[in-house]
Parts: sequence; C-alpha cells; structure tokens
Amino acid sequence: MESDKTPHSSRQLSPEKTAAILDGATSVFLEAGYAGTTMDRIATAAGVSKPTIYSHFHDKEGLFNALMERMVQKMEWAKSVNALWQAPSDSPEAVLRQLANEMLDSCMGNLERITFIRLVMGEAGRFPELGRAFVQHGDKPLLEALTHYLTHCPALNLADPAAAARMFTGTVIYFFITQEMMNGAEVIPMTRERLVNQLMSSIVQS
Amino acid sequence: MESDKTPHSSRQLSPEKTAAILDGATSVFLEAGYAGTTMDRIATAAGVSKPTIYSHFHDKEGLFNALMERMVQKMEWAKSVNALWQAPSDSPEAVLRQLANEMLDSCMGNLERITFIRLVMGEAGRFPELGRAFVQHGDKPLLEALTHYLTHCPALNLADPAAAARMFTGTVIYFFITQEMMNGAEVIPMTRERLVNQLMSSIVQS
DNA sequence: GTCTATAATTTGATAGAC
DNA sequence: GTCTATCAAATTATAGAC
Repeated sequence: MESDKTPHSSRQLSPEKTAAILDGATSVFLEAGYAGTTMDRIATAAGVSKPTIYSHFHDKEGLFNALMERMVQKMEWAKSVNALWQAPSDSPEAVLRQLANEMLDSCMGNLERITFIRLVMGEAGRFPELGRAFVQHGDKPLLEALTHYLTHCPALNLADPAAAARMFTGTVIYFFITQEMMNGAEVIPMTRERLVNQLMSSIVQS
Repeated sequence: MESDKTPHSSRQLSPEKTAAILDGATSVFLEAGYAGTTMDRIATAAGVSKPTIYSHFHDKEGLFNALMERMVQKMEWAKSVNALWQAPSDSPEAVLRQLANEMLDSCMGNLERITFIRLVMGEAGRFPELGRAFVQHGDKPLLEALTHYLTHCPALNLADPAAAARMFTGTVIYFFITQEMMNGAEVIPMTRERLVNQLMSSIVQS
C-alpha cells in the first residue's frame, strides 16, 4: 500500500490550529459552562474563524467532548500518589500525612481545578460518560494505590483497606468541596490540620 | 398611616401565578441548567405567558436566584438529623449507623436531589452566594448536630468531635458523589455497608 | 394582571471566495 | 485549509391590546 506520508499529502487539517482551538475552547468552556459558551467566543479566543472550528470538529458537542477527554486525562493524582512510594521506610503516619497534604496542596486555591470540577459535576447529567471518565482517571488510580499501600503496610492491620481508602479520600476531597468549590470556608470553618489529625487517629492506630 | 390591606388593594401580582412560575422554572432549570434554560420553555412549563414572568421577576437571573433560594431552604438534612435524637438510649454505634443510612437513603437514587446538587456545584462559580447558602442550610446544621452528639455522648472519647463529624459526613457524601453524581458506581464499586462499617470502627472505638 | 405579537440581538452552522 | 459574509432559527425582553 502507498504511504500516507507522501510529500503532497492530502492531510487537510493543521495541527497547530487544532491545538489553538482546543486551548481557546478550554478557557471559554471553563469560564462560561457548556450552554453558556458560544462558538463565536471560541473562535475569538482561539484566533481562528468559525468555519475553521467546524472543519476540525463536527459541532459544539464534539468539540466539548474532545476537549474534556483531554482535560480528564491530565487530571490524575499522580504527584499525590508518589507520596505513597517515594519514602517507603517512613512510618505509615508520615506517608499518609504527606499524601493528604499533597492532595490538598494540588487542590486548595487552584482556581483552574476548581472550575474544571464544577464543570464536570454540572454536566455529568447531560454528558454521563464525562462523569465516568472523571472517576476512571481521577479517583480510581488514587484509590487503587492507596488501597494497595494500606493492604501491604506491615504496621497497619485494617479489616477493610479499600473502605479505609474511601474514607481517607472522601474526607479530604469533601473538605475541599465544601470549603472552596462551594465557597463555604467562612460558613463552616475547619483547618486541614485538624482534619488530617482525625484521619491519622482513625487509620494508623485503630 | 393607611393600611396596605384596603379592599381594592393595589396588589398587582397573583400568588398562584408566582407559584406556577417558580414550579415550572424549577423543573426546567434542573433539567437544562442555567444557561441552557430559555424563558420560552419556562413560560410553557408554568402555563403562563412570557410577559407574566417578567412582571413577577425582574429577569432570568432574578428568577433563578429566587428559585434556588427556595430550593436550598427545603434541602436540609432534618430527617437524617432526627436519627441523633429520637432514640437517645441506643448505643452510639446504632445511632451513627442510622444517621449514615438515613443520609444515604435520602440521596441514593433520588434523581431530583442529584440534579439539584449538580446544578448548585456547576453554578457556584457564577453564583457564589448560591454555594454559600447550600453549605449554610445543608452541611452546617448537620455538622453542628453531629458534633454536638459526638461531644456529649458519654461512651465516646474523641479528641476532636468537630473533625470527626467532618470525616463522617465527608466519607458518606463523597461516596454518594462518586457513585451517583459522577456515574462511577461500576468504575469503583463499593457497598455502603463496608463504608459504614469502616466509619464505625474508626469512630466508635478509636 | 395577563395575553398576543414583535423588536433587537445572538446563536449554531454553512456557502463560496481565494 | 482558512477566511468573509451570511443564513435560518432561537433568544431575552417589551409594547400595546383587553
């Protein structure tokens, strides 16, 4: 068969424009939500014309899906999970404290992440696959790594490590949700230190 | 001064229509989100004309604010909180188990509540007061009641009851978020029984 | 007080030039 | 391959009849 890479290839879309469209559309969708975003604003933000968008993506929904898939895959807790492996000789308490703090450091005050999660939760009803992909690429790897750690850490004797991992992540992430995603920091004040201490006394020595 | 309640009062808006508009608008906003909702659809759903809507509410945003304020106030965990007081002689484990189960019963499979929370989280950036009101009327009373119980229950000796209450509600509510709001039930399976057992072994005997 | 009809603008999407 | 110009439909909001 002939190669696809002939000099005068029939490739019809510029990768640079594709990236510009995705970047511009990302910022507009994050700011205005799905229904609040117009193709005109995306064209302006991306520095291209509207027909160019439609030549690279079938329609508004196709562009949104492509863009959110890209964002969901960049959204993993990889850096936080590293805390579980990079100092294996540390005490479980030190390791788990660092995990909680890495998770909170990567979320608290991170306006782009806050806006992204708001968008995912708001659209998870109209785009069910988006919600599932968020859990698949975000929560699942974190829960698996933490469950594995809690299972194999010699000092801990947990009856149900997977449930303990759920309690750990749920406590940390819902704290982030109430304080920052819901603007509740002054309504129900709480410090991260007290929360993490509570988790330690519940997991490390129960 | 003259009374406002003269027989030929100058009252100019029918309360029945106001209620019809609020009800119709609620169902449309829940289904389509803020930007995805049109005043035409609200008029049809409410069984009134568009000018009638504008005579009762200043504009789309004013209608949305009025409606969400009403929904936020109906959204309390009152029934769940009752579990903390209606059988004070029960063991802490029995009381806390019932609280967790009441919370989950009122959420899991409750499509209207799922859609409502998705709407609040999705719009908490563009309507910051909405997020705060959600925490004020939802999380705060629940946390205060649970903290009070954990503080005064003789059998428990918790170092930080408020932090323990946070762990309890965060674990339960984030479970609901991942499994149902994010459609993650098949991606990261977990039973409510295991989760509640984990909470019991972390709080009742730590 | 509520409606019918409509104004003014914006929207998602495309035809056709180059 | 990308743009200018433009379409048909939908959108927020209102004027004026009754």
